[in-house]
Amino acid sequence: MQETVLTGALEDYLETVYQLVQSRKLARVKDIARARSVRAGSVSPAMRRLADLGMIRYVQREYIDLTPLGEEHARRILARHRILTRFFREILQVTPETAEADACAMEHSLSAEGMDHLTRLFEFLRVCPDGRKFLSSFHSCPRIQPASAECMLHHRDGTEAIDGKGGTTRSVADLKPGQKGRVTQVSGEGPIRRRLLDMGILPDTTIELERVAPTGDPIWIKLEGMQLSLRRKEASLVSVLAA
Amino acid sequence: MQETVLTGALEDYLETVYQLVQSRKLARVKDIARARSVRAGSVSPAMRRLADLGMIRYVQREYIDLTPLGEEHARRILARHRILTRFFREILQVTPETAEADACAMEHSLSAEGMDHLTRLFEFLRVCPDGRKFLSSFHSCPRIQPASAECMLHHRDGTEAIDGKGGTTRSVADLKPGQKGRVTQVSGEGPIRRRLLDMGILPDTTIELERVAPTGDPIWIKLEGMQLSLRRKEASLVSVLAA
DNA sequence: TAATGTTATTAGCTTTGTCTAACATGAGCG
DNA sequence: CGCTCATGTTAGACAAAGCTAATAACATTA
Ligand SMILES: [Mn+2]
Ligand SMILES: [Mn+2]
Ligand SMILES: [Mn+2]
Ligand SMILES: [Mn+2]
Repeated sequence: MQETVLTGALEDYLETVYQLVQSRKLARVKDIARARSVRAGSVSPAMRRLADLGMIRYVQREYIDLTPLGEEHARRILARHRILTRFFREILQVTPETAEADACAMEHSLSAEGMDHLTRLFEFLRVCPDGRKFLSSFHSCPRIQPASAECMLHHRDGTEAIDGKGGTTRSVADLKPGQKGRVTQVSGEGPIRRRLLDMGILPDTTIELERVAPTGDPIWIKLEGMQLSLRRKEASLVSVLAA
Repeated sequence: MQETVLTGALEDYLETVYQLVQSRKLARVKDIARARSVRAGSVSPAMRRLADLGMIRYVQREYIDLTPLGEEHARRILARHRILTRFFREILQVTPETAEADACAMEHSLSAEGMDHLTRLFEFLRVCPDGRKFLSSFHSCPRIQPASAECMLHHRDGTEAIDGKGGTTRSVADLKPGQKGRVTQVSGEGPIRRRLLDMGILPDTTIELERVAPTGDPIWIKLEGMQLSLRRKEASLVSVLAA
C-alpha cells in the first residue's frame, strides 16, 4: 500500500489480468502465462508482488481478482495501450502487429504530459476539419506508399514556403564540394531510408559535401563533425536547401 | 561480435560515450557516470559488456573509444533521440525536459517501422503546405492553452463532418439515463483531463449513462461493461455523439 | 477409492543493472 | 622518493525477471 511503483512488467501483468477478468470472468495463472508468453513459473511470483502492492487479491490456487486500486491502474494502462495503438495504426499507418508492440512498450514509459498532448493531437486529427484534411493529404501522399515525382514537387513547394526567401532545393548529390545545405527531407523507402535516418540525416541537420570519388560514386559528407560516406543513389534521396 | 543485442541501458551508455567523445574528445568513466546519473562502480562493468559486444575499445584505466560498429549504433540511437525529442517538443509542444525523458525512453523500444513513419509525419508537418497549415491550426487551438467556447464550436463542426449524417453532439452530462453515445472528444486540462483519459474515456468509445444521483451530482456511466462514477463537472467535459 | 492428468507453486539458477565500500593505480607535489 | 588525492576497478549485496525441473494440490475419471 506504499508508493505504487509498478514496473513495466507488472503493469503488463495487471493489464492481462484485467482483460481476462473482463472477457472470461476469471484469470487463471495458465491463461496469464499464455497471454504474456511466459512460463507459469514466472507468473506466480509476479502475482505475489502485485498482491504485495495491493493491486490484486491473491489467495494461492484460487482465481485472481483485482482490488479497486488495481482496477484503476489496469484501466489506465489499457487506456494508454489503446490510444497508442490507434495512433500508430490510424495516424501513422503502421502494421497492426507492430503498432501493438510499439504501443505496449510505450505505454509504460510515456509521461502523463506526453500522453496528454499526443491524445490531443490524435483527437485534433480526427475531429477538426483542418486535421482531417491534413490527415487525408498525409495518407494519400505517395511517399507513404510508393515514391513519385509528383509528390516531390508538392514537397518542393512546401519547402520553399518554409524559409520564405525561397532558397534553391536540391539533392546532396548535386552539391559542389565545400558547399553546405540544410536537410529538408529524406526520401526513399524501407531499408535505404532507414539507413539514412540511422546515420543521423534528419530534417534541419547541416550537411557539407566534402569530396566526391573520381568515378563519382562514393560521396563523402560531413555531418555534425563526422565524416560519412554515401552512395550517390542514397545522396540523391536527401533534399537540402543550399545554405 | 555476435548477435548485437544491446539492452536499453547499454544503448544509453553508448550514446553517452559517443557524445562525450564528440564534445570533449575523450570519455572518462567519471563523466559517463555523471552524464547518466549512476555511480562510477556501475560504469566499469557496463564498459566491459560493451567491449565484449565489440562496441568500444576498452583498455582499463585508459580513455574509451568507439569501434566503427559502436559508432554506427551510437549514431543510430542519437538520431532517434533527436528526432523523437523534436517531435515531442515541436509537434506536441511538451516541456523540454519531459520531451527529453520521453524520447530517451522511447528511442530503445520503438520499431524501425514506427520510427520511420513517425519521421515521415514529422517531415510532412514541417515541409508540406497542408501539414504546416494544420500544425499552426493545431498549435493555435485554445485547447492546447486554455479552453474556450470558440474552439468548442470549431470542433463541433468537425465532429458533424465526421459522421456525415450530422448526429447531435452533446456532453455526457446531457444524456438521459439509458442513452448511449460515442465519445468524440475529451476537453478540460491537466489532472482533470488526465483522469478522464486514464479511466478509458477515449475518442470512439461508447458510453451509456446509467443513472444520476438524486442531487444530480455523481453520475454513473457504463464504459465497456464497467461501471464508473463521474462528477457532473467531469462529465460535462466529455462530448459524445448520441447513438 | 485409487489412478491419472492438469494446474499451480516452489526451489534453484541466470542475466541485467544498480548500489556501497574496499582496494588499486597513477600523477603531481613536497 | 614517498605521500596524497583523484580516479577507476572489484567484490559483494540486492532486486527484478525470466527459465527449468521438481513437487504439491486439485479434479476427473475408472
Ligand atoms: Mn506493455
Ligand atoms: Mn499493453
Ligand atoms: Mn535512452
Ligand atoms: Mn537517449
